[in-house]
Amino acid sequence: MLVDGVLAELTRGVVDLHERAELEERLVAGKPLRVKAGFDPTRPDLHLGHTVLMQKMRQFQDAGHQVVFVVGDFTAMVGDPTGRSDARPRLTREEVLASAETYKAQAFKILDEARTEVRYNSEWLAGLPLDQVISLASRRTVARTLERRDFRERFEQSRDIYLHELLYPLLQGYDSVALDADLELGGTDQLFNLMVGRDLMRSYGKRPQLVMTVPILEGLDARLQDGKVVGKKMSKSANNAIGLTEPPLEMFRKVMQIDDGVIWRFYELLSSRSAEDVAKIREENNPLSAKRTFAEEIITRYHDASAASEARREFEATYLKDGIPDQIDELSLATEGAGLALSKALSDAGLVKSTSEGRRLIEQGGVEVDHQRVTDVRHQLTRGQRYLLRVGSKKRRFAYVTVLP
RNA sequence: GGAGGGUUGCCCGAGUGGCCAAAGGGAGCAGGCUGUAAACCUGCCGGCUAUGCCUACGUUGGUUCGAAUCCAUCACCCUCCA
Repeated sequence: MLVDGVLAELTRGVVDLHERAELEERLVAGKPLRVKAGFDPTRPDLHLGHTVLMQKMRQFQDAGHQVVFVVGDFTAMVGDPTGRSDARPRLTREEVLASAETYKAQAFKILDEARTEVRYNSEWLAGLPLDQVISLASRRTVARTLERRDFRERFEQSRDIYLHELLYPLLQGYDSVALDADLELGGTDQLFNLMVGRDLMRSYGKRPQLVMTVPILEGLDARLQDGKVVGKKMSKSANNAIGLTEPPLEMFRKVMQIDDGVIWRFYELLSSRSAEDVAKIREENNPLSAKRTFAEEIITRYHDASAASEARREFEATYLKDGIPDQIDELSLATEGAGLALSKALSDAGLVKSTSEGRRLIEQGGVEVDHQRVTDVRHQLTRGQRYLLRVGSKKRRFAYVTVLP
C-alpha cells in the first residue's frame, strides 16, 4: 500500500523513532504533518554534517508535509553549553540574526524554500513571563533531567552544571508546544531534548509529538576500526568538516582525503543515490573511484555539475606529481638587497605565514623553485627573474613570482 | 563570611631563581612510503634583516647580575568549611 512505501522512505537511515505505530497512523490519516527541527545559529557555517538532518527534512517536504525550520535565535543567546567545558560567548542579537540569514541561505540549498515555514523561537520565548517559566520548569524533575548522559556524567564528576543548562531542554521542548509540532527531527545526540518536547506537549494537554533521530556524521578524520567507523563528529571547530560554501576544488580535495573504509559511511548518510546504486558502487570496491564519484555528487549538489567536473580536472592537474594548476597567482616582489631570500619570497607571496615558516619548509624539503627542490635556507632569488614557487604537498600552494629589478 | 589552591604556547599539561622559546601528549605542518587516502616511520611546530636578536608563561609593579619560577597588587577560576 502507498503508505508503506512512504513510511519506508521516511524512516530510511533513521536511528530512533517514537512511536512507529503512531507515525503510521498519522500518515494514514492523510493530514500533512508539521515537522519541526531546530537550529541554533551560533556558527553560521553549515557543513555536510548538518545536511544529514536537512535531507531528511527534505524527504518530508517531498512527501507533502510541512517543515518548520526553527531558528533558535533566543536559545542561541542563552547559549547551549552542552559538551563544552566553558560557557559559550554570549552573542548579541545582531550577531545571531546575521548568522541566521547565512544559515537559511545555506539550508535552502537543500530545503524547498516555498514549502518551509521559518520561525524564530524568540517569538514565543523572549516574552515568556516568569510565572510561565516557572510553570514550565515545574513539569520536569531534576532527577529526570539528570538522566541525560552528559548531565549525569558531569554531576557524578562534580563538574559544573549551571541552572540555565537544565532549562535548556525545556526551552527547546517548549518550541514544540508553541508550534504544535507533529514530529520533531534531530541528530541522535538530541534524543533527550526531543523526548522532553514530547513529554511537555503531553503535559500541556497537546498531542505529543513524534520523535525521529538521524545519525551524526563523523568528521573527515574518522577511521575504520574493527569494521566500525570511529571518530569525532564533524564540526568546524574540530577542523574536520566540509563546509557547504567551500570552493569545489577544496571539497574535492577533502573528500579524497577521507579514509577508504569510511567513504561508505558518507555514501550511506549523504548520497541521494538509490540504495541499489550505492550497493553496486560498494561492490566494485574501488575506494579511489568511489571517492571521486562521491566528491562529484556533493559538488554538483552545492555548486553545479560543471563545477564538479572542473574540480576533478583541477584536482588531478594540481595534485598529481609535477602537475600545476591552471590558475596561479602572478606576483611581483620588491627587494632592497642584491637578491631576495627565498624564505622571504615565500612569505611575501603569501604562501607561508612567516619567513620562519618558510625557512622551516625549505629545510624540510617542502619547497620547489621551478620544479627543483631547494633545501638551502639562504637560497636567493635573482632580481629581474621570474620563478614558479611551490610549497607543500597535501595542500599544495603555487605562485609565479617576479623579483623586481 | 573563613581557610586553602590555581591561571603556562592552538588545546591538554610539566616546570619553584640561571642549562627555558619552556618536558610530555594531542592537533597542525613537512619529508619518506603510497593511490591523490589511511596507517606507519622521521623531522618541524613564536617572530626577525637569523650561528645572533626580539617578544612570550593571567594584570601591574617590585626584589635580583639574572624571574615562568621569589614578593606585592589587581582580575578571574576552583576546593573545603560556614
